[in-house]
Amino acid sequence: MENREFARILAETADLMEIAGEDGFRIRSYRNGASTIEGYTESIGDILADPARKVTDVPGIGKGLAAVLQEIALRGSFDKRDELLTKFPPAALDFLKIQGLGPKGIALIFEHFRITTLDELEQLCRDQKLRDLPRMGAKLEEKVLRSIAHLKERSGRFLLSFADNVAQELKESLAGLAGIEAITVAGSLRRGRETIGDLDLLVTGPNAEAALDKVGANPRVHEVLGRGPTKTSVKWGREGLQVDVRAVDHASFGAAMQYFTGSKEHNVALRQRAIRMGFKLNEYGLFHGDGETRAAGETEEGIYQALGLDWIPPELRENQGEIELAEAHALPKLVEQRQVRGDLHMHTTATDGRASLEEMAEAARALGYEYIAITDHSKALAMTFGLDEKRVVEFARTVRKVNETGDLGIHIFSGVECDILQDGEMDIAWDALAELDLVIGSVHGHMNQEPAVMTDRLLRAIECPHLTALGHPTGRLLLHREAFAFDFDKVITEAVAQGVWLEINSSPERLDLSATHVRAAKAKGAKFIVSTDAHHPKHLLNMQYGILTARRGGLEAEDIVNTYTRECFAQQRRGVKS
DNA sequence: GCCGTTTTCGGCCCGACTGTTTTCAGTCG
Repeated sequence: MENREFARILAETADLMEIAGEDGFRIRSYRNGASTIEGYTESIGDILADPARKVTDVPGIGKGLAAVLQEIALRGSFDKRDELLTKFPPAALDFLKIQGLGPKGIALIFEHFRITTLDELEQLCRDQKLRDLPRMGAKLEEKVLRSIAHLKERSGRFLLSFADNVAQELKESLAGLAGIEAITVAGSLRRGRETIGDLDLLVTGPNAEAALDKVGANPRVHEVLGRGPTKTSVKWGREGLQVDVRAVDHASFGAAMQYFTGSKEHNVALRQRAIRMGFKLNEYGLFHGDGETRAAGETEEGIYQALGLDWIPPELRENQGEIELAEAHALPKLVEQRQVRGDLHMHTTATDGRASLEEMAEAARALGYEYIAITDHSKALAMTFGLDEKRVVEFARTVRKVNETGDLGIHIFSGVECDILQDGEMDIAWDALAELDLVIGSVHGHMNQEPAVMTDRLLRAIECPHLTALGHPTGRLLLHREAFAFDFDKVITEAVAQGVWLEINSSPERLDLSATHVRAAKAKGAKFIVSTDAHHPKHLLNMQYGILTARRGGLEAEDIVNTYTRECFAQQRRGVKS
């Protein structure tokens, strides 16, 4: 069993324990155990199976959780969880995702109404029954209804990282199969969309059809939706991501890639162009007017070339002007991940990160970076033990010393992710911020302000001369929380004028700014940092998602300051006199 | 339930807001 499955079961149990009103500290231990296991590099299953090893050596795992893990490994669940699941319906876990309802409220609802589904909860709100319960009123009913609507609306989409992981897992499972030449990702995952509806895989090789059977037989497959000679569709895992796998002829591979990568809008435009030029374009190839002779099809490049176009990177295929640019040989030279020289947003155990400065530096060095910035939270985020002025100044001093010794083999910029307070004031006094190399200003609370208030708040933050960049500027959480509303144009214009950079936060839950915002901001002359907001060394790998987003936004290396050399980067920072 | 010790018990990050109340519990981050 995979670590994330152990983690999921523990976290889910913690949720149920909350509804059951159990001891908060015990619940925290379950959560803590879950998050440690999820981020643990070694397989918990292997440790459990090895009599020479003790799972209690894993921090946060004591005797109690060790027994629980052993039982999960044995039978996929454990007594306490089973007992809780008889008390509450499985939908109880969904209820926790509703904004405005917490464990206490949910317990109260279960106590008074025999409901088991979101639909029934929705009906209760419509019937204005919730207000019969203590401390619940009309506003809560409205809020719950809105939240349920949002939950339903987003259902069926998945985080980019989730789909990416499924794709990797499938590719690995097929890797050993004889007669398979290539397994390639197409669809919105290849285009790097921020959320994914379903996963498209193409398989080539003389034995490609055998891959379809192999996928259907994968133990993670929940349901086989269909199986024909060239295609199989399955629902993957309990999450139910639809995966379509197609066996494709060598001669059609490029055409299939083009066709199944999309987008729909891009493909429609491309097919119209083909018709105008006397061709017919489909998933099997680009054909001359007779419909028989193939003009192209083996490679994507061949198809675009035959249509008089430069090859268009998948990230740009949205029919937003890319075809015209390709015709004029004027496509942007999109940034590539190998051009990234440093990661500028990460946390350590000083606040809510899970690794030390040294461990983060080592992980970054292993990725080949020249520099990083450590940007722990500020004191407004008390729950993370955020830095106050004194600790900020100490930290800056420590970093200067570390850099002098050069022991870490990578340059560290001292930074902070400083909260932008309710009124736009920075959470850390300016003289302390001045000690640092880099200040990322982020909004973490009071996100429901009126748009005009939020706009003023961000403008005020930009006035702080020590602010280097705006972190996750819109505050959205994909599939979970909308971006907060503000006058984007006004804020970006001011940021550009003041030399404040904009973050593309690579965390797959954020991808903030979005590609659309990136495009708009670039048009105004903005500069960007693409950073991971890593709370664990493995999160540094999320850079790929930020880079995809940057590419979708049409960015070139020059637009992104953390592709610059260390010296160049240091000089470009706001407030540095040249 | 974990952890560390002052070593087998007591502490475990907490402040602010919201909508409900009529002084505050529940939710959120």
